[in-house]
Amino acid sequence: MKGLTDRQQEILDLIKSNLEENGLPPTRADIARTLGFKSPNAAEQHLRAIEKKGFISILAGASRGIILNTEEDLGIPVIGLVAAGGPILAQENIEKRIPQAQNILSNKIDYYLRVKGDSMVDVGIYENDLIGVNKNNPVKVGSIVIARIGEEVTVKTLESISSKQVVLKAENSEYSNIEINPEKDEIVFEGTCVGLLRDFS
Amino acid sequence: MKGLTDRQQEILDLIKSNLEENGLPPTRADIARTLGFKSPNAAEQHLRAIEKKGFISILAGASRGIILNTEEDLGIPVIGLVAAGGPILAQENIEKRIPQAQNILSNKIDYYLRVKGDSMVDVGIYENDLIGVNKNNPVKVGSIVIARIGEEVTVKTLESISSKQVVLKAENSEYSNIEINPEKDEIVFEGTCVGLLRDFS
DNA sequence: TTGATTACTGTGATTATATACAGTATAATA
DNA sequence: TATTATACTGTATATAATCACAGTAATCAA
Repeated sequence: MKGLTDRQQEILDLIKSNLEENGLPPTRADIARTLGFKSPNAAEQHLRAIEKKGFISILAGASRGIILNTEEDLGIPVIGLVAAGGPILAQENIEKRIPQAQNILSNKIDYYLRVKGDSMVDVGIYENDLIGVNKNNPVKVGSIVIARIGEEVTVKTLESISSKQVVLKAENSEYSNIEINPEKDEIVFEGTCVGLLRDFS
Repeated sequence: MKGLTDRQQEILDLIKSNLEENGLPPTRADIARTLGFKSPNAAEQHLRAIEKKGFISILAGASRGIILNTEEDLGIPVIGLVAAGGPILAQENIEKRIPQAQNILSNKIDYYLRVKGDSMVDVGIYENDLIGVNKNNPVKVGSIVIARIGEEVTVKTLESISSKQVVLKAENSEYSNIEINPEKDEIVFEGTCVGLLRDFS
């Protein structure tokens, strides 16, 4: 799928805004009028070009027959158990997907992770809660991080970090800290916890 | 806004499914074809009737000019502080609204209530969390209830209930139970807690 | 029993719309 | 250098689509 030119993008945007505001696609004449073309054929040819690049489909003979070829939003994946070895977001780990609810939580969430165990109860994170994970947030001391140590994925508070030692703190007095030497053992920060969802039964 | 007849509802449903599946509204001929009318005018007249009842708008002269008059989904209200005296869902209490994200939490949520104080930390409910409240769930012993005692709204676990005494338990050892005699003091159960949202900053 | 509403058929004029064909001009690509 | 893609104007036309007018028939309320 090649990229659109600026002008083509303008027309695609116009189609989208037309759909959003009026609930129906524009006609060639609509497009020409809005963008100041003196011929509706200018719009026609742009539409053909955009169709050729795969962004829309044109229904032959149908008025306003412009269909957006949007890849559907699958929703945010919910990760249950992480299979040993593979990446967290591997297909086999995805328990289900829940619809992108923008604004329901304020932060950008890349995926939800179902909490196993009670190592974080002292900060109110319980077994079976879903924590919202942001993959790109900077990992800072004091924040709750999702870390992969070897093949295991764990959620802990980052207590301290240096090139020689990383300390992860369990927020439960019955657990002790995890200390890792990153030069010896592999530790990867998969993201930080930015939100939480809980269902009461 | 009067109700639609069965036939009119069928046509409204057809318009909706057409919009969903094809991304554009149907023509009169489309409607006639789908429902087996031999005249497109049958569709035309149904559309006029539906417009008259307020469910759609028809753009004069425009092809496929059918616009759904859907009252927009305001979203689930988030209640911050509850003003003394009035009902919880009073306009002045609504902090904001967050979009209906069906399936994000499994239970039906009538509104979110922002948690004040730390009386429920032992079950992982913290200050500023949003608890999802269902108004109609049966109030049972052991469930977390939203109760109004006089003019104050509080979230507690229902410990026991009888005609002579209601006991509400704070899930924090620093707080003591609240005991109410419903024959003397007014207690109203506003709902039960069925979900929880938390933002990490 | 008159009128209004619902639920259609049937016809046709008018206009809205898609779309082909013929150009002009510029910039990038092979 | 020829070719292709972009970005239009301008004209024309077949057909897609709205929408008005004229009916038929059944149901229901005043």
